[in-house]
Amino acid sequence: MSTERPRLTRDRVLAAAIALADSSGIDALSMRSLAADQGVVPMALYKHVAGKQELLDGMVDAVLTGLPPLPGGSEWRPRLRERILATRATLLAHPWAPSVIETRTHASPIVLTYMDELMGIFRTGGFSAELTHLAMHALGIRMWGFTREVFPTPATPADPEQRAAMLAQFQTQFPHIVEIATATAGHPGSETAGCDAQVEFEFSLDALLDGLALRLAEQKASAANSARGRQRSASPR
Amino acid sequence: MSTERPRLTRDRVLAAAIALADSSGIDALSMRSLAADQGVVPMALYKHVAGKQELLDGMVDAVLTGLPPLPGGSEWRPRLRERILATRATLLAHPWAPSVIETRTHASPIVLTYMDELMGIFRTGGFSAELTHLAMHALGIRMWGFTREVFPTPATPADPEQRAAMLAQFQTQFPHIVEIATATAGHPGSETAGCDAQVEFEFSLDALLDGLALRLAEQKASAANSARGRQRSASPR
DNA sequence: ACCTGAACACCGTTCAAGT
DNA sequence: ACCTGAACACCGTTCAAGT
Repeated sequence: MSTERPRLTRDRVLAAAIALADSSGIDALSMRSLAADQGVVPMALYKHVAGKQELLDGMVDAVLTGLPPLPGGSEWRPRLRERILATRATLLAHPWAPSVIETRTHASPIVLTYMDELMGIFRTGGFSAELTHLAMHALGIRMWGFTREVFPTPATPADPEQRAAMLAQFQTQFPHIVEIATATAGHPGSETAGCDAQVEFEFSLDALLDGLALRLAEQKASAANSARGRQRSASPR
Repeated sequence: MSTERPRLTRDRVLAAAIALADSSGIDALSMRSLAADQGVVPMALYKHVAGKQELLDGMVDAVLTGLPPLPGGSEWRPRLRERILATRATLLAHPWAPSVIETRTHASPIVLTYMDELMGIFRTGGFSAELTHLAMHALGIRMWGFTREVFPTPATPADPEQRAAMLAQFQTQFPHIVEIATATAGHPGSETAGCDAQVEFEFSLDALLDGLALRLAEQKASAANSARGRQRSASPR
């Protein structure tokens, strides 16, 4: 008697889940709320996704499908940088993505492809398989273009008198936190006072890439040494 | 009529929660299961912790209380390294700690103290307030001595025939993943094939510290330059 | 001061049935 | 092939009461 509801498909379910998580937060996304959103009984979803975990897997895959093509070339550093920053830009539209990615226990083919491509960038750039392995671990979740926030704010009491007392105590109890908070409080256009997430991310990524570059240089030096050694001990000519 | 149950206290509740999470996993820890474990009705816990989130906050605090004293000295790099590796050693006994720490939204005084001390190590070592701020972001969750696992294994089908087919397809579809998995598969004494988490953590931390050391050197160089500039333009003598 | 009991408003998922 | 209904075994948390 009401208007025709379009038939559910896997893609429609995933798109609806992403839209719901984008607008209402990941905590508001349940099989039941998603079903209600689609005007359907909870169990109807199970014909299209195996369960909640598989729904979350599918949401990650759907978002990653929107990534730009892998940058070409053989210079590992600009390629890696561009790739990771593009991933960051893509995931930034979906605040739930970091926590969902972190809680995945199985990698989908799309996720495996993403990681395989990153490893390919290292290998093409001259990293050995072993060094690539370590470098991937060093990237960690940063490979997805985000880092977990390490500055959870302390719970601030609502009562203004208590708040003032807390701030005063803060000054003496956590002098460095206060110093750093005030030293960087002037950044324009930043959401959380004193924090420009893009600047901080690029700083962190570049610092790590510097460290990896040093290790690549070491690897090349030791390879050259052992090659010289082999040449010396081999038959002349 | 049964044996006397010792009165609940906040410390006893936290210790029981930690023991339960250690032995049965964080998913098995609910207000209800913890209450049952203590032979008490769920609501009895609320006299000692305000709710589940506050329980988790308290668990983190209780574990951090077991940290060794902050290393002294003025050399930032060995101090930071020692501090973070000690934290890692402490948290390693509690597999639930990383995910719980990551989901905290408010920092307790104990957590704030930990971060303030790390910042103090940077500042004493010559980092400016701004550079310390960025360095803390670069450390990210690594400051807690862990990194999130970035290699979730693909779901392997139970059927052996399907598994063999998957492995064959893997070889061509994800060549770098296979190469890296086989190149590092021989590590002795590693739990997950080819992965030595301690080696990987220290590699990652040291690579990052190298990057931070470079930036500290840049900061000092530019400070020296502007000091020379100031001296030149100042009155002689 | 500390603990209990019953209830509320949720979850994900199963099973057996409908069309 | 796709969707429904009812049920199961859970959650965290409230409120009002007990001792």
